[in-house]
Amino acid sequence: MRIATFNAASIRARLPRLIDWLGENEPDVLAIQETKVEDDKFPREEIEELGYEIAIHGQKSWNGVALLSRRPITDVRHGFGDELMPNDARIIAGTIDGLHVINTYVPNGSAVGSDKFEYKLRWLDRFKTYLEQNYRPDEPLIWLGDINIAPTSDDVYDSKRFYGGVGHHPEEMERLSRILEFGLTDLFRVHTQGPGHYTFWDFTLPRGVDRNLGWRIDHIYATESVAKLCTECVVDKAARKGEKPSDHTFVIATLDL
DNA sequence: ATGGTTGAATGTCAA
Repeated sequence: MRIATFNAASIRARLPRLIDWLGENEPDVLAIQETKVEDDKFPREEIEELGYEIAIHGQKSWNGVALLSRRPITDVRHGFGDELMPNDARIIAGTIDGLHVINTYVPNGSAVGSDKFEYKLRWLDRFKTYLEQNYRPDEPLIWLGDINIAPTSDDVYDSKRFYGGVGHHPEEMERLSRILEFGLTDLFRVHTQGPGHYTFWDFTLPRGVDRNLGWRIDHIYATESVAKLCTECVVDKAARKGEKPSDHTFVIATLDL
């Protein structure tokens, strides 16, 4: 099984490129974030024609997540399942061939000290509880998506400059590491060490992709039973280039499953 | 140098 994650920065703006990528790569599962569309306006048919089943959790203008799968998706869950944070579409989860898949768009946080940053920290705390309430570490489980945290100095192009800022703040790193105590392994780091491997490059930096001024903030985590079956985990940097790309690109994990 | 780009929506916010 190959399972991938992609922040589309609008599913409608990215649809032609997404269709091409799906045709060329044929992943079994794709988790999409920032679809930025209400459910009744989601381009369902174009994707279903490629043989994918779709589960979506969207809203107007912002956020929005989707799961695409060539195999049936069962036990679909939207959001945290309570009314604590009801107004943003950031989580969709389902079960595919016995594998629990949780796709999240973690809040960006805007700026350290802002209300949005406090919300990001609370959201990460709530997500830890969500995991514990709904899943067990001895189950096959993947958590993937736009995590919006570069967790180590190797995960951003200028760690000294950005350390303490949003996306590379010790409070974010601490909360992420507490989530991972559930029993989750960062699949990309199982196979590849060192700096320079990124998944997001800011639109506003001139030639930022060529200069590799990026961040590794899109992650694929797995419980032990799945992590030991992971034979490869790669970033498709080429998909960040060309006409009308997203500012993120795809991360793909191959599982011997 | 405190900019720059993109998308949703048509103001301006969010990233």
